[in-house]
This record gives sequence, structure tokens and C-alpha cells, in this order.
Amino acid sequence: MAASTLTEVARLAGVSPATASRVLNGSARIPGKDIADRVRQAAESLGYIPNAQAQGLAKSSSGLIGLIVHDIADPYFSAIARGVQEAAREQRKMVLLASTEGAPASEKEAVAAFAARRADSIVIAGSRMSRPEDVEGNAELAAELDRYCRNGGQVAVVGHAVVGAATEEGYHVVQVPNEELAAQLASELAATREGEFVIIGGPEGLLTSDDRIRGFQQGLSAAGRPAAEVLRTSFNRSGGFDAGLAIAARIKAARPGGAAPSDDRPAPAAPPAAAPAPLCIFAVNDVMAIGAAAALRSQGLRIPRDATVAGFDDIETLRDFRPALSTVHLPLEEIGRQAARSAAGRDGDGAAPSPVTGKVTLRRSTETVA
Amino acid sequence: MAASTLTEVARLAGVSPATASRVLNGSARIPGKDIADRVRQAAESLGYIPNAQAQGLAKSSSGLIGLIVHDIADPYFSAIARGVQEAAREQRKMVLLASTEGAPASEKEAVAAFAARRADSIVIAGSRMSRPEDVEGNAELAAELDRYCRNGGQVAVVGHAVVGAATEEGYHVVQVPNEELAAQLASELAATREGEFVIIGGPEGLLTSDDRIRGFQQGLSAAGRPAAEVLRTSFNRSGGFDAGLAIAARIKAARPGGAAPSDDRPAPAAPPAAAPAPLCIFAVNDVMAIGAAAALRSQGLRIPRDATVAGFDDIETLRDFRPALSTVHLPLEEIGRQAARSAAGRDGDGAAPSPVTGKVTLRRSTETVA
DNA sequence: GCCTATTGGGAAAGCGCATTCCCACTGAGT
DNA sequence: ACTCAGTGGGAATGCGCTTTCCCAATAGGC
Repeated sequence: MAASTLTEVARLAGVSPATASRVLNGSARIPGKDIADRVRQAAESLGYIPNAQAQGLAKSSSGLIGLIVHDIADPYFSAIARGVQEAAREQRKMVLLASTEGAPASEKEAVAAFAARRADSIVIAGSRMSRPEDVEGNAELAAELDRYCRNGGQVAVVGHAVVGAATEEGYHVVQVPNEELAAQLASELAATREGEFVIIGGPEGLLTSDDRIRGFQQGLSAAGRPAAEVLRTSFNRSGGFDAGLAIAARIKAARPGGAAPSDDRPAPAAPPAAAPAPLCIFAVNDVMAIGAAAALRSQGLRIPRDATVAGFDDIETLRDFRPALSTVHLPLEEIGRQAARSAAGRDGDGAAPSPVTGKVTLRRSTETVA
Repeated sequence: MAASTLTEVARLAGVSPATASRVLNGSARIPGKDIADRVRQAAESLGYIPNAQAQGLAKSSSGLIGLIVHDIADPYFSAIARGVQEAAREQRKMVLLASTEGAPASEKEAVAAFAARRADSIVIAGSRMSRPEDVEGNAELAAELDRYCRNGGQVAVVGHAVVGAATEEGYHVVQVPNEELAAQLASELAATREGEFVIIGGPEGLLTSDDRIRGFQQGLSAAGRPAAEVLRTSFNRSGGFDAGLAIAARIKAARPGGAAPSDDRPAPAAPPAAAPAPLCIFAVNDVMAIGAAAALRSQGLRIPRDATVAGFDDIETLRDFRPALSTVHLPLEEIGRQAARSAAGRDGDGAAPSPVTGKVTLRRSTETVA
């Protein structure tokens, strides 16, 4: 038994398919009440479900909104996804998901697939790369997006504009003030502490990461501090962990007693020597910060005593981490919602959607210990 | 400029649409090489992207796989989603996402929406409720699913079979041995520790939660321990936190010195009285366990000294939590992958898909302190 | 060298729906 | 009473593609 069609409903109700269509799906012309009831009843009894594909084909619009993320299991993206999902519900649309691991090639593919499905809008949440080897991929992605937009699609990008977009028609950008916030974080940290700074960043060219690094350096400089060294690593927990290990080794080497690996448990009585102010580590996202913290701890170092750590994003799942992580709060869900809304053409029915605002949130992990 | 169509490509290549279709999309009949090349080139130069809606309409199959979760931002679900997404990529399909907050009504709606889009298969990841007030909603959901299956759809459910499914055709279940694993966790815990047990569970009727509770009790009983008290609360971090507060109050009340709320920092020297073995708290999922732990800590209690805590799921993002959380590892991503695969009709091209196996993982949070 | 397989391409019929036209009918206006 | 708008419903067309069916052309068998 195949799904029943509009025609069947119409026949059962004794009307024409045209009429049935008019009553069952919003139309300008609503048939008479009695007829409408008959049709609705027929539909009900047949368990009629309109074929969205056919509908879409007929009115060329699909009620789909495409979402591109690097990895849906990453809490940063899943938070955004939730916002998008919510906005989709408001718009009575469904979200189509694509995880791309950040590879421009598969992002291009995803855009093409969304275009093929005639998605009404596309939200791109992943940060772009701008390394030399990516320019080709980015250009292809941009071309694909341009084509999509020329055909009437709307695309919203979280973070920064698409790299090589030719048009601006159909493009929406949800600006995230990564640079400013990172600067602010740096200046607040610099205000309360003495030690040096180190930055754990993502691979060079990853825009979000670069923005945050740049901002942080600016903040330091504004506070009269020297620029921090930047450790490049992968943009995830394990990258943070690796960098954390490297840093831990340095800290221990710099200590009076020299290196004395104590593996797992709390340090065997931290050397009470008049150590210099602890190093402050800024990881460009929370997940990396957590990785770094774990690495330090695995080397017997304590936070914030032996080193302090700050992240970025304020990932919800990580809030119960101890010591509580200093970070920059970002309204991730709201960002997703806004992106999806702006791509829907009605960002609050009016002027500019209220810009995204984050908030520096200092917690235990960067406190100075007496 | 609207997107170009197959017909246009065909015209440009000087062939019929039929031929163009045959070369551009997999068909049994592949036209001659020269013609094929001409068509491909025409398609390329026009930037042709097939209209998936039309394709779907014509061959009635959409290349879509629907995924239903309670909340995509919950790490449990996002991990599963990642697995589903991966499997989808293998099958060259896209995933359609629906978050339902676990409400049967909106799950039913989601299923209908998936059916409307002619999704090839549906994966339901959320646990079912079986409270009296849910039977109606569940029945409707089941009816919707049955209809979907009768029309050729395939549905895979994570955890337990759909509550009121009439048919079995088209249904696939990825069994998760919640009960057995919880029992095993209980017995391993009981083997090494003395104290009493308390369970923090989700609302009554939530199947996953109930299974885990039941299993844990069985494990205790098998170890000759009395059944644990069960605290019902909401199935998330804040539920865990609330329950944790309640438990903390009790612990402190039971202490020699009586209640002495110390708000934030480490307990002001834990009373060195010969306290009884600490209470062991089992929260039915990791997120709740973390919430409970945070609550205890906020009351100045230390884990595992003043109470021990265990969770369930082994959420990746929570692995760096300190003290490391004892839990039951579940291959969430694999579960998602398997669900999506089994619904695709080819679960490993053969016999039963290797059953899901979890693993009790005892860590610091349940260690006995000297 | 004729007849039958076989191959390669085109014509056309849908897939299920929205929508534009068109027609029959009603009620109001003078 | 006759016309004119206005209304409510149906017939038909098309959205872009797949696929069956058909036809021409070629190759092979005796």
C-alpha cells in the first residue's frame, strides 16, 4: 500500500484535486466550509500525508534549511545547531545536516547537495581556512555558493564573510566579535596578573583561531605587555593536550629543582621556592583549554597555582569543570538562531539583528593564588 | 537565472533528456562514450545540479535519512548524531534533523514530516516514556510509524522497541544493554566498597532511566546489598544538581558536627571523625552525575572522600572532569552508525549487526580513600 | 544475402502537487 | 429583466526528472 495521494483524497471527497489541494494546503482561495470539511475528513480517513517532494517541485521551495558544521559532536557546533533547529521550527522548516570536518571540498559538496534539494537557506557554521593550499578549495566553495545565491538561495555565515564571495546578494553574516573579545580577555587578565602569556592556537589560517590570537595579542600590547608566544596545534582537545604537555615540560624545566616527573596524582608537594608568577595560557577555545589543563595535570602541575588557563566559547558541558575555566561567553545558541533567521529573510522583521555580544568571564582557573 | 535543468543540458549537448538523464545519473544503460562526454561537458558548462526533489518524485526515494533526538545539544545525542551522519555519508544520503524534547506529540509530528519528505529511513534516538499520560501520545506515534513502515519506510530505534508498534516489518532495534551494564556496574562497585547506595534517576517511566535503575538494583541485590533509594528528578544536569543538593544536606546532617554550610571553597577541614563509609551515588547518566557532583562540591563535600559518584554513558566531553568520573562506556557513535545502517537494510551485509557492548569503567570518583 | 538479436537513442507517460485559466453560477445594481 | 461583478469549483498544464516502450541501425548467424 503506497502512501495515498491528493488525487485519492479528492476522489473520496468527491471533489477535484485542485479543490483538495486548496483546502489541505494553505492557498489564497479557501473553498466553502462544507466542502472543506469533506475533504479534510477524507484526508484524515486515508491518513493522507502530502508529498513534500512534489509540493516542493511544484512551488520550487522545499522548506529545508541546510546546516554545515565541522563536527556535530563538537559541543560548539551542537550548541549552534540547536539554535538553528529552533529557528527552523519557528519557520516550520526542517534542518538538513552536513558535517564536513572543515574540508572545503566537502563543504562545496554539501552546498551542492543542499542546492540540489533546493534548500531555502544554508547556514555555514564552520570557520574558514585561509591557508595558501586552501585558496582553490575556497574559491570553488565560493563559486558554488554564488551559484546557489544567484538561484535565489540565502546563505548565512557564522563568524566572517565567505572568503571569495563575488556577490553580496543573498549573503548574511552573523558577526562574532572574536577579536574584540579576545582583546578584552587579554586586558582583563593582564590587569590582575604578572606572569607571561602563551597562546595555544589552531592551525595557521583558521580564521576564528587567528582572530582570537590577534585580538589577544592586541589586548596584551594595549596593556603594555609583550606579545605572547603562539603554539600552533590542532583545533581540538587533543591539540590542546599536546600543547599542554609541551608547556608543562617547559614549566618544570624552568623550576629550581629541574624536571621531576610525577605522573598522576597531585604534585608531591609543590616546590615552595619563590617561583615567578605562573604562566598564563590562553587556548583559543574551551575544548583545547580543557585538553591543555588535562595535560598540565597529568604532569603534576596544578591550576591555577603552577599555571593558569583561559579558554573561549564557554561551552555549557564544560562549566562544571574544576577549576572553573575562565573563558569568553558566547551565546552560541542565539548565534545559530540568528543565523537561521537572517537567512530566512526576516531577522526580527526589521533593522539589523541585535549584534552578537560575548562576555569575558573570569573564573577560578585564572585566579592568582596567594 | 534559475538553475539549469536536465532539458537544457540535453539541448546543449544535442541529445534527448532521456539520454542526458542516463549519463548524468546512474542508470543501467550507459550511452556511448562520445555522447556521454558531450553531455557531461554540457552539464559542466551549465553548472547543472540535478533537482533532487524531482528525482525523488520520479523514483520515489529521497536519499534522506531522518534523525529524531531529544536535544541535539546534549552530548549523548550529538555523539549518536555523529554516527548517524557518518553512516549517511557512506550511503550517500543526507540527514534530516528533528529535536523533540522527548514529547511524543512532536515526535509524531517529526515522523510525519519525514514521511512527507519520503525519507528512506528514520532513526529514533530518544528514549521513550511509558507513563500513563503518555500512552495516548505513544500510540499515536506508533500509528504514525506503522503507517510510515507500511509505505515502505524503515525505522531504527536506539534502545528498546517502539512501544506500541503493530507490525514488525521495517522496524530495527539497536539493543543497548542498559540493564545488564548497570547491574555490572553495581556489582563492581559493591565489591570494593562498604557504604550505602543512592540512585539519582530520571522521571518515572523514562525507559532508559528505568532500565538502568532496575539493573543497578539487581546488581546490588546479587551482591547481597539492600536496594538503593531512588531519587527521581529531571534527566539532565540540573536534575542531577538538585538531587545532589538534597543528598548533600543529608550527608551533612548525618555528620557528627551537624550541618555547617560552607558555601563555595573546599570544605573547611573535613571533620576527621571516624565517618562511616561514604555514600555511593549512581546517577543514571553522566550529565546528571556531573550535576550531582557539582552540587556536592558546592556544599563543601569532596568526592570521593565524602561521597562517591558514578554515571553512565562515558560522554567524551566529560572525560577530563575531575575527579574522573566512574561510568559505563557506551559506544555512542557506533550505536548511531549501526542504527542508520540497519535501517538502510544492510547491517554489515549479513547476520545480526554485532551487538552493542558497553564497558564498566571505574575511575577516581568512586575510589576508596584511605 | 535474408532474418533475427542486439544495441543505442528518442518519445512520451507519469511521479504528486500547485496554479492558472476558464466556466457556471449567484447576487446586486438600475 | 438584464448585465456585471464576484464567487466557487474544475480542467489542464507544468515543475524536473526517470523509465518504459518503441524504433532505427548495426551486427551476427545460417
